Amino acid sequence: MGDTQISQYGEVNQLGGVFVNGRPLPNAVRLRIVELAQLGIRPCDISRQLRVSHGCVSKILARYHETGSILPGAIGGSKPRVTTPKVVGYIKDLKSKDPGIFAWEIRDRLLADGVCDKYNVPSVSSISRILRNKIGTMAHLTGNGVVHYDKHNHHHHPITTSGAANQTSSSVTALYNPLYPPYSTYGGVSVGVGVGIHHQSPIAATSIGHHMSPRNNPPLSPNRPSPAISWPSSHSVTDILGVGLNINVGLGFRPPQAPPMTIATQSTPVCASSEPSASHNYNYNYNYYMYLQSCNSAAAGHQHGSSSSLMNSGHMMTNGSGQSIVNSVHGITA
DNA sequence: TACGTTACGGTTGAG
DNA sequence: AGCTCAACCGTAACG
Repeated sequence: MGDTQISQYGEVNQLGGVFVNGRPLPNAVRLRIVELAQLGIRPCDISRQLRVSHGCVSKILARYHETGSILPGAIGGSKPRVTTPKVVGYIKDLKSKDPGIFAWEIRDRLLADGVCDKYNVPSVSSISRILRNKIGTMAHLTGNGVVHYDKHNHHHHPITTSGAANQTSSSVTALYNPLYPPYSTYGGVSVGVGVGIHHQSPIAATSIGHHMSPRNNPPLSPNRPSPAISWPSSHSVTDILGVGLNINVGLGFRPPQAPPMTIATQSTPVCASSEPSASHNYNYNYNYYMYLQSCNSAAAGHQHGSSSSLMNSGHMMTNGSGQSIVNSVHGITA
């Protein structure tokens, strides 16, 4: 890690920013990166101002331009199994009807019969293994070898933040670096949905990606050229947002007494209402501040200052009952 | 100087 | 309960 310093609260990068190795930046910081980019600020200036490595800024902006989401991908877990009970049952059925059938023929049948698609069809070796190990142990199957299978269980992360949401807050807190609140409540914003649809089949991923594409969720004004195409300004962040920039406000973070602020209301991001009086406060490590704030927001559990269109629009998903998954998450944690 | 890319050491969570 | 492993993370460094 080179020059980074390891501390109880995380590590410090070359720019002086605090980060926790292996963990995503808080959503508030991610949001701010996109916000600043939309203001025409160059990635290099965003990197310096927010003290986030330019590689990270580049990655977050690229992802945002691609998907329309600022959210990190879902971490951990395993791929959904392709050899679902339904598939195994179908294989058994084929094998029972034609004991001499080859594994590759079974594979073709799975595709031809629509049991699987090209993205989730088991490999020939998997089918062979099923024939070897599983067939004969499927006594619970119905006559046609097909058991009830909830396709939604394919998603091993039905909700991106299931890990945090399903654990007690105490256990999460115990496992988490103090700077990183439970993931689902970074910056006080529920991020139960978003890019973090985990390990989806390519079809599902494509579908989700399309849903979240910038076309569905235009990140930029039609009149504003995409910053991905041209960075219109060489001004520094300070030039544009003003000296003594109050990053606490502009980032969607707000002081406890401040009114909610969304991107739509941030046409004048410079706000001195809560600007620290001491000069050294201006140099206060911004990321560290945000981490602490995120932590506080998580504890409070009801701060929505960062809830902007960047966070929510185009990403809202509902479960089968039409209820917001975000609300569902809150329901779990409430 | 700006920035896209990638090796690296790390975390996570379903199986 | 603990392990595995493949996903993800951000940083640092390279070009």
